[in-house]
Amino acid sequence: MTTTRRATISDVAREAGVSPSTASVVFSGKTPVSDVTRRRVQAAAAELGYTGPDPRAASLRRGRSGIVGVVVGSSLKDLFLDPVQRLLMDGLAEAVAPLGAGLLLLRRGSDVDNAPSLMTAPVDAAVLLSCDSATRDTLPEVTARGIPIVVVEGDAGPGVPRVALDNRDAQRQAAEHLRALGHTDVAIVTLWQDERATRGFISPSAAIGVEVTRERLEGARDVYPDAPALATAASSIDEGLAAGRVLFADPDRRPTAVIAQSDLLAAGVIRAAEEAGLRVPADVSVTGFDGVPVDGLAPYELTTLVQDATGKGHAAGLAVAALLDGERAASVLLTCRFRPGNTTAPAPR
Amino acid sequence: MTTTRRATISDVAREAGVSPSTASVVFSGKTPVSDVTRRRVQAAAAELGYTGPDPRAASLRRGRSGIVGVVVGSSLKDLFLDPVQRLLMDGLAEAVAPLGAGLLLLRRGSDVDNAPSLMTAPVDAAVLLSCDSATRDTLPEVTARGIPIVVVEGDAGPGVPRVALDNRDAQRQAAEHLRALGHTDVAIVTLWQDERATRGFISPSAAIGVEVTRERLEGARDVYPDAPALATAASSIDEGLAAGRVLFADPDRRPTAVIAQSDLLAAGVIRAAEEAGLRVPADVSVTGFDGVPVDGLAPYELTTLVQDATGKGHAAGLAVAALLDGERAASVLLTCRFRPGNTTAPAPR
DNA sequence: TTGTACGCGTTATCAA
DNA sequence: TTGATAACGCGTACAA
Repeated sequence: MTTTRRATISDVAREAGVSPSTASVVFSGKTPVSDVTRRRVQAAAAELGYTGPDPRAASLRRGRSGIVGVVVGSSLKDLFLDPVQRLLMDGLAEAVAPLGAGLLLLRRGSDVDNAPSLMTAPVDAAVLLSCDSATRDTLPEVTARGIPIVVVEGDAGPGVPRVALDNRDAQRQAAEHLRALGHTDVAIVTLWQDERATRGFISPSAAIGVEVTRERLEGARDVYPDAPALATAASSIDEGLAAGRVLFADPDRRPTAVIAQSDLLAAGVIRAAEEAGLRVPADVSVTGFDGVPVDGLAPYELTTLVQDATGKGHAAGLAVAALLDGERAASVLLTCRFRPGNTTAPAPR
Repeated sequence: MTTTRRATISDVAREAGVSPSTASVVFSGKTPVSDVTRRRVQAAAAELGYTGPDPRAASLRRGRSGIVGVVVGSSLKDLFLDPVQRLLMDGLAEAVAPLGAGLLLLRRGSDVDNAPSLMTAPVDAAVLLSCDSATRDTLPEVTARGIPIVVVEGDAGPGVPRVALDNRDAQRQAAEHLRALGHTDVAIVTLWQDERATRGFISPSAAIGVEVTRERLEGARDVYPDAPALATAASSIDEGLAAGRVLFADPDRRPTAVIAQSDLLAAGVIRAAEEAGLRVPADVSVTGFDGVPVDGLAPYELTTLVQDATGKGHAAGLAVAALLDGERAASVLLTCRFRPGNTTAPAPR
């Protein structure tokens, strides 16, 4: 038996007795086609087992693949551990779906050679969920190809539209809330501070490279300039628990309030407090950041800053869509909303 | 100013005074090229701002795009809520990276029209993480295109290689463990039972369409044929908590042991037990399934069945690789390992 | 409403 | 080691 080449649209056209362009139009629907012609083409397609245009050829011809690259910094399991990232991806997926686009997961700086990248994958656009200096350096090459880029919660250099939060202002609100409650001994539990995710206390003079972490820290320090800040390695309950244990270890030097830079961290801190025999919020107040449902946190309702993570992803998707339309997408700054819960109370005397 | 067409490899070749095929080879490295030629080509490329072959054209020519579609059933935020799924994706990503392939997220049955699908996206292969009957029906069209498919934890019909667990045997081990501890009043908390994720008690005669759920339930019923089974809507702590509240509501009819079909559900059940004033494992024993770290579950260590979720993803990736090589990938059945923890104890008398 | 003609940018094959 | 040739399969001006 001969090596059966799969039918192409030309084969279908020939079989149907029409021209290739007519057959093409039957599938794309870009131009009106008479009913009888359409049916003939469809019959021919069925006959030959042709099920539609080859996406690879179509994308070459159109100059569009219908794929948006999402550059993530960490392994997938860590990435999606954070509910904020999950919601973000959800919003992003939804926003690009109408473009006929799907999300292609790309890890930056993969050690595997031959691994796909923004330069080798057929992407129409890219969203950076994480941007280190090495990535930033490769960006000009990518944009030179006409691949528009949007960065979420990070800085990819001038000319790259950003979607971000008013982290500093928002975090300051939480701090002011605590000050109004009379707290003076406040500690801060931060997200990762650098690319190696070094744990430990941050020296007051340190320059922090991770945008989110730096901005939220600044917001807290606007109110509590001397508050100690303990950096964690990731946004998770267990990291918060570990940090909390450190903070509550010495009964004589316990803070009366903890500003956590994420809800997950806050949940861990709360657990550490319980472990240390402290009541929340009677003995220690805790604030979070994100306003996401934390699986298993009930009955606590965190005092936190609510961000619209889904909306953030959506905004990134819209920016991508605009750029693909040739418009100049502007950066977007989203606002967080302070939401008091039952994890903060007046400072104990 | 003229509409600057971007340089192609032919432009580079002309500029360098070589043939297009030679220039191509310089970039692909598939054939030895003399140093002087290579340098000339590279210089020309730099001159023209050419940064490598267009992935779209390359994929048409090669017949490969370097993209593996991952068909997920739910919204991304729900999907990645489950640590098992996260690890799975991680293993899958790792296994396909050496192929030069990335993962394209595709939602099945998306309501958005124009949304990308296995038929419209330039994928070389596909992994189904979820397979309902509608999806199954479209599969022949996809495979007819020469797109190999692998399904994880589900049945996609004959001829589709599967990667799955020995769910029934594994769950039976947990049940036998409880029987050995003297438990007779056992309840089962199951994963989602159908496509609408209907919560509630499952009638003993019901046919369950979701493979994992059915198999694990069968394993438990092998030992406890009459145990009541309460279906949840998803694998999460909060779903387990809700189910646990139902089970522990009536003090007179409390089970002394609960078989949860996932660790997250088990964690929720434990929390419900604590809420009801029950001690785990003194008053009630709880088993999980998966053997994943549950953020914030400490100090409990679940008695559970450990599955290698990363390995499952890896196996799926290897199967994809084999199929792309033209081999016939066999189905893979992975084995779970029983791991006793501190959440089970002899039945109270 | 349909057909003609061409090119999208690359790479495999083979011969030189 | 290099070059000529020929697809890969399609969509879209434009003309009829």
